[in-house]
Amino acid sequence: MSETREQFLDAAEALFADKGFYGVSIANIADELGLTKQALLHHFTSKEKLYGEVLKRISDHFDQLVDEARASAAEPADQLKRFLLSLCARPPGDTAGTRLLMRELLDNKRRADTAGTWYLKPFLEALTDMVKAVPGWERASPAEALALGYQLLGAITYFAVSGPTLKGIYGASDYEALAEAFPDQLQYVIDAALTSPRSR
Amino acid sequence: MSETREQFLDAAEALFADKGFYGVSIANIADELGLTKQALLHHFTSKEKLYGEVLKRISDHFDQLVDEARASAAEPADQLKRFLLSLCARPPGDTAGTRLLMRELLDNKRRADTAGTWYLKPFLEALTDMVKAVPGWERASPAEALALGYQLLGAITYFAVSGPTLKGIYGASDYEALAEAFPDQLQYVIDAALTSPRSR
DNA sequence: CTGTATACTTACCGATCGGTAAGGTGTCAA
DNA sequence: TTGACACCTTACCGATCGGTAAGTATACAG
Repeated sequence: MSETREQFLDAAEALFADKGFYGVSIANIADELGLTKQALLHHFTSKEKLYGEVLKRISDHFDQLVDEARASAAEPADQLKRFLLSLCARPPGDTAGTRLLMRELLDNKRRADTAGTWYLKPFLEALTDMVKAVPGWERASPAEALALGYQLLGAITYFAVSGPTLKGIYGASDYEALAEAFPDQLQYVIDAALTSPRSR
Repeated sequence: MSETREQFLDAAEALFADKGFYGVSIANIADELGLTKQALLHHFTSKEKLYGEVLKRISDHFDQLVDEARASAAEPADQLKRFLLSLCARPPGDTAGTRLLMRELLDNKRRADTAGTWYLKPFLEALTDMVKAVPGWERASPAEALALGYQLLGAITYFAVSGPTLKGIYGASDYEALAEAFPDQLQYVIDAALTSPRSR
């Protein structure tokens, strides 16, 4: 894999996450490396294909996080917990992938017709399996298991995406306190959701 | 308030929610009413101002939902629950506001410098107050209360935003089952999070 | 009949968009 | 020495962007 190619992908991921597909021009991305947009097109033939490769890289990374969580614990509940916490305990500033996936979630009604690939599908299936493996959840319907997984995933993703806004509203120091309280509070909610007796 | 003005706001809300600020041109919006973009500029002087008015209308609607939930129940826990459920029990297709706010969350690092207004602030403060009013949560720190509120809010918002993608991945009928299971599952998580003994 | 304001129109502007065409430069194999 | 390929450039294209300028049509007050 070419060095320049990789740098293009890095720059594109950061810029697409910040401003969205329409908000960034291929010239903007090329400027980041001090090159012209035609250098970019030489490596990726079109803006749409570059975007696709960025998405692929992110979804691969998510799959890898799932694998790591699965290998790190024996108990299904622990696996799920570790995975979810690994999502929000990422090094600060590493929210680009999460933010970009959120944008994709909002935009892909447009892209679905053309691209036709659902990058999140294997990831969501793994999430559902993890929930259904938790004691007390074996007999939940796929819809119920996915609903719970999606709610926990949403809680994390929504917060990860809100960084700049929350910092703007509450100030940097209050946000710091919130970011610190968040994982503990999340762990508490996960435990409560997984261990409370199901009402059905 | 002019009739045409209102129609412009409706069309703009729907289109901005679908494609984002950069993804929609003022000509697109005007086309929706069979008018030219200069008719739009006559009412709103600039694209940025139109966008601001759309945001304002949505945040007003959210504030109204909070008020309704507060008036509809005596118990703080019930108020919170009713409010959160009213968010996800909206008539289908009414997710435009939610989706647009999600986009704003992603974009307003850019807009914050210019606009300077935090439409979500009063709404988040109301949310925090509701959590802190729940028995057992009075002594939680603001950060802890907000963290919980934000997690529940995120669970709902994330799902509301994912409609098209989930429909694409699982098909319309499976998605229907998921959308039906979601509120019950959410209620279960809310109850679990609010009533379980806090661990501190 | 005569302003004056509202609600729109057509015409046009410079800037920027994604993408094509063609050419230059370096490296490396035959 | 000669191709062939990878990598990158300048030059250019038609389309579209947000916004300005200058009207036109209607209604209504004096």
